[in-house]
Amino acid sequence: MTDTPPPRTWQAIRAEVLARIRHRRWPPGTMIPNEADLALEFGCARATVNRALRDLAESGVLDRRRKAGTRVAEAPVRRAVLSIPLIRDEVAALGQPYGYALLSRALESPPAPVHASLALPPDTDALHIRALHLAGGTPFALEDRWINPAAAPGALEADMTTLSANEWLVRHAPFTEGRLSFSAIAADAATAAQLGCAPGTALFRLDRSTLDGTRPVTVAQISYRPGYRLDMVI
Amino acid sequence: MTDTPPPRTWQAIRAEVLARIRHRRWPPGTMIPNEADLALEFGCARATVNRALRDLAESGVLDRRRKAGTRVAEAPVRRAVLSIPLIRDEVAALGQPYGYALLSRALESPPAPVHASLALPPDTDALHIRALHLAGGTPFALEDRWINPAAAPGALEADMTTLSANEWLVRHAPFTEGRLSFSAIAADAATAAQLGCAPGTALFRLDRSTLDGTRPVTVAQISYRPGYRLDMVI
DNA sequence: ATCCATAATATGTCTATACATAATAAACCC
DNA sequence: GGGTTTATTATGTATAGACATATTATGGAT
Repeated sequence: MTDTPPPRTWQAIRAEVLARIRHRRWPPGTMIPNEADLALEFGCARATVNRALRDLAESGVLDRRRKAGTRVAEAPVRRAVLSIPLIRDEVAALGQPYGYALLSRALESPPAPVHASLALPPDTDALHIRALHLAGGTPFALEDRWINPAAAPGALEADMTTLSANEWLVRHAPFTEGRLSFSAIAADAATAAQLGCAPGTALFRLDRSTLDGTRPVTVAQISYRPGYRLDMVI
Repeated sequence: MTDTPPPRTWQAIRAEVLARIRHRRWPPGTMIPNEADLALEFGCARATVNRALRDLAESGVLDRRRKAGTRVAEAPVRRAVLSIPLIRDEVAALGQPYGYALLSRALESPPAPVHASLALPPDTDALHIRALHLAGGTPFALEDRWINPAAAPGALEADMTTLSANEWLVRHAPFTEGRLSFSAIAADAATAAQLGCAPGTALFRLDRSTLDGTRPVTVAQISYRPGYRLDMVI
């Protein structure tokens, strides 16, 4: 019986707590012992228990409130983490050569919804960029982007014929927050022509907007080729 | 000059580091000072700096490697966190009454791909459930689910006419991991009929599979009504 | 009984110190 | 020089102790 002493790392404690939840020793809704007691039981410092429980709370397995204590989440609103890669990397991950083609680039008056979401002053133009991302020579995604020139200094002068606008922005325009919205749309005639599919084909669409503080920097609409899937791991 | 001393909380330090990155004092690719030096500069303990930098690394802003140090991520592979609520909660968030209708429920032989992804023994049946989620009386999402009975004890006996299979599983079947996959599909005739839309309509689809350890528990295909959007915040 | 101040309590965080671990740089040998 | 061993270094983590903070429970006054 060479019983190796149980490792008292925070990961080990997290695993142990998770096991007790899974095995229904602590069913959903249960209050679990407080940190001090658990530290005593596991023979470690309270900070170590805290680290483990905090991690589980972040992933939605536990609910924690000061003074109230820690309980196993009733309906585990699981949180999935999505890494949003550059399309270049996404294509590379498929093992295909990446290509980029600038379709159009103009400083022009945006449609009302775009004007509003960029919070532009009245009668102000924005930089409109349309581009095609290619995987192994075939269309992968169509990007339709509007950039607020005031929020992205240098964008008007930047050469975007070889580098995608997204990559340029990532490197040159600071941004703090953003919103993503996924949906399914039917391909309109123009999009279908660019992506080489029939009009009406169901396409996966990503609408993305990014802010620098409170100032909108850019909004983009990305239509992926038919069959595209976005994968996440819980 | 009642200058309030700068708070030396880890959040404050995270904010300060983030500001330096945004203001290009530490541009992408830069190595930033090590924890000990930053702790000295900010006048706090190294553990506090560690907490702040770890948090930024988790959100993809920093790259950290032992001995190598900490650098500002070149291409900020931003990580977005998606909370996956129960459909019931999703509908409730829209301010509409939730409804649930079980369409069919049978122990039957699954198609080959489902059989494979549930890792069933040869010639084994699985529990097949089809159900409609309603928002304010109109169809919201169509769920097509297969459950591995061996991995979800009690599922065969459970009454799923009032409670959705997903909710039953969440409460009764332990699971540890899962995969999510989002895509856009054209509605087939059966789905269109249930959702009350025209065949061929572009629909947002979620494919979900959950495991208990390494054992597959269930796979589900959820087709949302036309116009559905999934929002995330970076 | 109701309302309000106060005490009690569990989590949240900071500090200082120590050791572990991974990865690089330097020293070394052949 | 090429390859291997040995420091060195920055992050990763554990610990004990302390105080902060948010909430709940309690007790008292009205």
